[in-house]
Amino acid sequence: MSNTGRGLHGHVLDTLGPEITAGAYPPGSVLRTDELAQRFEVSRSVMREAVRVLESMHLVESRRRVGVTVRPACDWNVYDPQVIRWRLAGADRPRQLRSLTVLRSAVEPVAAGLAARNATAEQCAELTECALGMVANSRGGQLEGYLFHDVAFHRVILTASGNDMFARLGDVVAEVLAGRTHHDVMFDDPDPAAVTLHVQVAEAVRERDAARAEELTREITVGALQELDILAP
Amino acid sequence: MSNTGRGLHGHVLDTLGPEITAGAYPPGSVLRTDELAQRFEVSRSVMREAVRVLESMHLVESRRRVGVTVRPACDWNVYDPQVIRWRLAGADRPRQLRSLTVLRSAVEPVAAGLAARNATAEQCAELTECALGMVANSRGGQLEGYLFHDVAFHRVILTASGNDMFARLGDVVAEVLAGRTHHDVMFDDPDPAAVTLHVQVAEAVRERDAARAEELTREITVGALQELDILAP
DNA sequence: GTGACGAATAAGTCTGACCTTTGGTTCCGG
DNA sequence: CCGGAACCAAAGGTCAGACTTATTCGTCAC
Repeated sequence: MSNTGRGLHGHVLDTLGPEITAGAYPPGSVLRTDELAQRFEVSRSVMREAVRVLESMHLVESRRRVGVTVRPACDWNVYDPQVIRWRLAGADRPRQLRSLTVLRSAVEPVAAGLAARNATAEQCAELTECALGMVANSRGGQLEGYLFHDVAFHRVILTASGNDMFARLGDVVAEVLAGRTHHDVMFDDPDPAAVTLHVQVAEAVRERDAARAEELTREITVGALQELDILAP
Repeated sequence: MSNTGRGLHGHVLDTLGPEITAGAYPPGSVLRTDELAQRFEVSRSVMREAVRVLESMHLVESRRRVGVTVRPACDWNVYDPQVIRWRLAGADRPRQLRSLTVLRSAVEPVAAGLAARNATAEQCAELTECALGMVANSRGGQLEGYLFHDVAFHRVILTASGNDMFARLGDVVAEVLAGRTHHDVMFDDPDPAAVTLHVQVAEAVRERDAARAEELTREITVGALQELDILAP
């Protein structure tokens, strides 16, 4: 499951990253490279590489004569997929999930509108196929099948928008949807209204109706937010 | 100006990062760590740290017996502020600026709506102050002063939204606004309509009028998009 | 043709040495 | 008692070299 798993420094990150994002070390805490190297039983070279990566994520700052200081959460590169994964694995998972869903509610409607203008015929077909897949898996507790098509659907929308920045949020949406299905209490079958909305979005995009695609997608994300409100305070 | 400038590995990144994001090496190209170390006249350790950072940005992938292979642009972590800066410095700057402005047009209105609900009294005051600063610098070619207050204004909005993900886009907006002022042809004085809109947004937030704040901000971002359309095809 | 074996290769890892910066401490003089 | 200059030690930064390991590619036998 660990994505970083490549090499020893990846193993270090898999442990240290989640610890930091979970707030195990208050901002300003200092970690010594040597001590970390001992703790993880790796050489300083490997430890240094790990620190460099954490530094590039703005999770820590390395200064001479001081050590590796943990930065406050407001400095973190929270759009780094790795950081997102670490934070979602941590304690304040609900809060994080909410932040991400709000982001979705801002981005996806606009992306859908753009997709209605820019989607290729092939992308329209994919979209329809995904929507149909969602319908087919919407009853009888086929959660995994539903999730698969749901993720694919939103990925296509974001990619078809033709915007680099939107397209790259596909992974984020995937994490959010997967989290909702796997961790949170999800009703045995998805909301039928949501399924219908997805089908209608696919229609709207196919018919190049940008305004309708945008509005329908807004309804989907509003629904997702309400679902969170029901589950979490 | 180089943000990475810390240490030798930072210097390597300052050169190699822009090269890769500029597309100097086609996707799939292989770079050898040893050769790179020779080219930059650094030790392998330093070069390895630089590669690890590039790897964490998904710009390259390091595999045994193969080398460091450059990944296609669709894999890059385009939300990494460093990557954004590198791309904005490159040749397809206009295209990148447009992507970012579209992102702004999706996020900022929603953020403004949330800010109207969540902003503290202090944040409301800051907002008004920024808007007034923009007014004061809106005539007579005081572009730098205007830019300063403009950036501050949008930062406060994004922060006041209370959403982690939105707040972190402050840097992105800053880069976009700075780019518009410094590189692109900007009229000697900013659009008076835009200035007025900012003042009105500050008002709406102060009065807790979320819908109005959102709509007004939408007008601001639409204006920013149109401005891009005029300058670039 | 196809599968297995072996050699070449480039990254991965470790070690130990030395350099550089910098925060703290001490000591002197005002 | 306070302030600044000189000093020292701690921690990261850099380097060179040796060794390990995984992976690809070529070869050879079947």
